[in-house]
Formats: sequence, C-alpha cells, structure tokens
Amino acid sequence: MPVNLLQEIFYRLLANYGPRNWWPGETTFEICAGAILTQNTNWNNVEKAIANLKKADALSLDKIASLKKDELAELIRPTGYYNLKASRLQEFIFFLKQEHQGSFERLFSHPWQQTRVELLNIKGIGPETADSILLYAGNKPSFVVDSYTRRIYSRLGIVTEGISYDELRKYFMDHLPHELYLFNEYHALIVELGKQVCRKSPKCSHCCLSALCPVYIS
DNA sequence: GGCCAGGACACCA
DNA sequence: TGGTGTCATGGC
Repeated sequence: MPVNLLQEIFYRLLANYGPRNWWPGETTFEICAGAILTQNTNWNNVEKAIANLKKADALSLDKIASLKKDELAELIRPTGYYNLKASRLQEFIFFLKQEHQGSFERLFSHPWQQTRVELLNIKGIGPETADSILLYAGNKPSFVVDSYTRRIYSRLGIVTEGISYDELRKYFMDHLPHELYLFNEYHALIVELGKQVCRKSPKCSHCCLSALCPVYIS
C-alpha cells in the first residue's frame, strides 16, 4: 500500500504516542461543550469548568439553556473568556433546539457538509470548533486543523506559515483517505506533539524542530 | 511576572 | 481579504 508523507507522519506519531482515544467526554453534548470551552484555552481549565457544570448538575441542554448568563459564566469561569463562552454555549443550544428539536441525531442526519455550514452560521462557532463537533461528536470525516497543525507542518516545510485554516484543512483532506479513525487520531496526535515538543521551543525554526521532533522526516 | 493555551469575531483600511 | 484588538483564567 503506498503511503504518502502525511500518512507516514501519522504512523510515526501513532507509534510514538499511541492511540489518544479522543474526544474526552461522556456524552455528545459534553463533547460539543468541550469544543466550545477549549477555544484558545488549556484543556486543564476546560476540565475544571466541566467539573463545575457536573457538580451543579448543569451539563444538559435544558439546564444550560435555563441558566442566567452570569450564572453559567461563573460555572465556566476557569476556561477564561467566560462571558463570551457562556453566550456561545447558549447560542449553540438555541440553534439545536430551534433547528433540530434539540436532537443531535437530527443534527447529524444530513450530509455532514451541510451540517458544517449550519454550524458555521452559529455565532461563536468557527471552523475549528465546527470541525471538532463534526468529527468527535458527530463521527463525520471532517479533518480538524489548529494552531499546532499550522506551526508543526509549516516548520516541517510542508505548508507555508501563513496558510489559511481552509487551505490547511484542504491539504490534509486532499492527501489523506477520508477515514474516521485516521482523522480522529491524527488531530489528537498533532495536539499531543504540539504540547510536548513545540512549546519547549516556541521560537524554533525548521532545523530546531527537526532536532526535537521525533517524527521529522528529512 | 511573562508567556502561552486544542479560537472567534468586530472593526478597519 | 488581511491585519489588529478584544475577550480572561490558570499552569509553568
């Protein structure tokens, strides 16, 4: 079976870190909430917020929808941007109730490309959050890219640093088989690599990464 | 005490 | 269309 560069990197990451078994979350809604809460935020802080929601018995569509915005904001305070994210969570739930009777099954019952457009029309749901919801909550083969992906693959010389989200995502979608397991693990592995390697050398260039990165291919 | 984290959006030229 | 400011807590 021919293997291209992106697949080769995937296999090396998988061998190095093992399956990540994403997304951390017990329910579809918890995954969606996590996708919103983790925007530009460390996952440890998201875990604190989710724990707060669970402790308050508030991790449900109806409960969050019924909370006052400042009450919700207080529960998710550890994630930062708590006022914004409180609005975004409630916007998402409003959309789900309004357009799909509050049913994730209905939300994901259409062609996922159509669902992606719907999600992107929700205020506060950008491309990465939409793709995370599709992939990890909806089990749809929509590849997720993030700042780690751009940083790592531009330093490897595979893409340019200024590449847009859509261009970067298209590059992966064009060069990988559209397999759910592959997309699921690949993004999770990139995040793991991003956390463990690049953060130690945030200014590192291509050569620096090549020395540090265990998956570098010359 | 500064930097960074699994972004998105409003605003402006 | 692209660049910049804003939103904000917590770990290292």
